[in-house]
Amino acid sequence: MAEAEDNTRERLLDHGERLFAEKGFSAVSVREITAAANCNLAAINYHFGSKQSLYLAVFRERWAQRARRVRQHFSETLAGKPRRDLEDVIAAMASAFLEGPMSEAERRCHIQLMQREMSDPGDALSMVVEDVMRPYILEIADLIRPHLKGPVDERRLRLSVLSILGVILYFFLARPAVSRIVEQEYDSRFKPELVSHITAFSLHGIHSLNQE
Amino acid sequence: MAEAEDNTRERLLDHGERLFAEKGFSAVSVREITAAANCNLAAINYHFGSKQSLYLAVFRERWAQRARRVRQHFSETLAGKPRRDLEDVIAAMASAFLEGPMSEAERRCHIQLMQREMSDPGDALSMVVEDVMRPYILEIADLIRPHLKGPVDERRLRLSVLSILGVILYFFLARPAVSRIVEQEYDSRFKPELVSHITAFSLHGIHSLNQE
DNA sequence: GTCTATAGCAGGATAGAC
DNA sequence: GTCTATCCTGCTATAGAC
Repeated sequence: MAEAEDNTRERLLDHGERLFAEKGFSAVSVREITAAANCNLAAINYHFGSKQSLYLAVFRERWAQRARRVRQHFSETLAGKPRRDLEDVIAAMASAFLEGPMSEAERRCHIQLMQREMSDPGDALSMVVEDVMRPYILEIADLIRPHLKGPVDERRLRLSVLSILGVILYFFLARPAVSRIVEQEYDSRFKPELVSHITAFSLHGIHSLNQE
Repeated sequence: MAEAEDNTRERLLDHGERLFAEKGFSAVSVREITAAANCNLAAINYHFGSKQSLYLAVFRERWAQRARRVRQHFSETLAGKPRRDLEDVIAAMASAFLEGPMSEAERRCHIQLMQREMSDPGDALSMVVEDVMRPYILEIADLIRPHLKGPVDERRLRLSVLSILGVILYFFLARPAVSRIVEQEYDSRFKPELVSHITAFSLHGIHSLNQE
C-alpha cells in the first residue's frame, strides 16, 4: 500500500472531479465522493473544509493544469515548424485540442466541468477566463498578426481568432453530435482529417481579413 | 384574473424552465418552482406526475418551440433573397441566431438548458438532436450543395456546415467571453458587424471545398 | 488522520379534505 | 384543481472516540 499515505486528498480531487463533471455539483453527494475515493465520509470536510471548497480545488488543481497541457502541446507542435506560418499556427491549435494530451475520459470531464461552470458562473469561471482563456487568445493573435497584409484591424483579428477557436471547440465539445451527423467516430483516421479540414476552412476564413 | 384559469400548468413550465436553466435539475426544488409559479406544492405532481416529467415537458413544449422560431427566422430571411447564394445562406444562419427572435433572457435560458442536457444526456437530448439539429444541418447542406463546383464530397460538405455552425454557435454561446476579449457589448451596432464577420469568414472557409 | 454516529435540515412525493 | 399536513428519504456538517 505505497499509495495510502497522504493521497486521500488526491483521490478526493480525482473522484470529485469525475463525479462533479458527470452529475453536476448539486447532484453529487459527499457520501458518493468519499465512497468512490474509498475514504471516510468526513474526509472532505477535513481536507478541504467543505464540499464547495473541494469543487474550487478541482478547478485550480485539475482543470487549469490540464489546460496548461493543451497549451504546451500547441507550443511544442509549433516549435517543430520554424516558419510558423498561418497554416502551422491553425493546425497546431486544432491538433492541440483534437489530437492533444487529453484522453477521451479527460475530455469529457474537462468540458463538462467547464460547461457547468459557464452555466452558473462562480469563482472557478473567473479564474479560468483570466488565467487561461484570455492569455491564449492574445497569444494566438500575436502569432497571426505578422502574416497579415497591410494594416491590421485589431478587432477583426480578434474576431477571427475567436472564429477559429469556435470551429475547433465546436468539434471538440460537440463530438457526439458531430459523430452522428457525419456518421463517423473520432478515431485515429478521422482526427487528422478533421484537423486538416479545420485548418483549410479557417485558413481560407482568415484570409477574409486581407480582402477588403 | 383572466389568467388564473387553467394556466397553472403553463406557469409551471415557464418558471420550471427558468429555474432549471439557472440552477440545473438537481439544484432546483419542487418547492422553489411551485413558489415561483405561485401555486401549490403538489401542483407539479398533479399536472406532470413528477419533477422529472416536468423537466421533459419543458424541452418538448418550450425549448423545441423556440428552436423552431429560430429556424423560421432563417427561412424568412432567406425567402427575401431569391438568389439564395452562399452568402445569403450563411448570413441568414448567423442572423437567425445573433439577431433572431430570442431575447437575451431567452438566449441564456435556451443555451443553459442545452448545455446542461449535453453534459449528461438523457431523453431530452435525444429528442433535440433528432428532431431539431439533424434536420437543420441537412437542410443547410442541401442549400449549399448547388453552389459548389465539381463533384461534392458529402462528408466534407457536412464538416463545412458544422464548421459554419460552430463559428455561429460559439459567438452565440460564449457571448460573455467574446465580449470580454473584443471589449465590445452585443449591441445593435455590434451584432450586424458580427454577422458580417462570420459571413465573410465562413464564406471564404467554405470555398476551401472548391480548391483541391 | 481516520473513523462512527448523529444532529439538523431539506428534499420529493402523497393522502385526503375541500 | 387546489390545498394542508405529513411521510420518508437523503443530504451536509460535526462531535468525539481512536
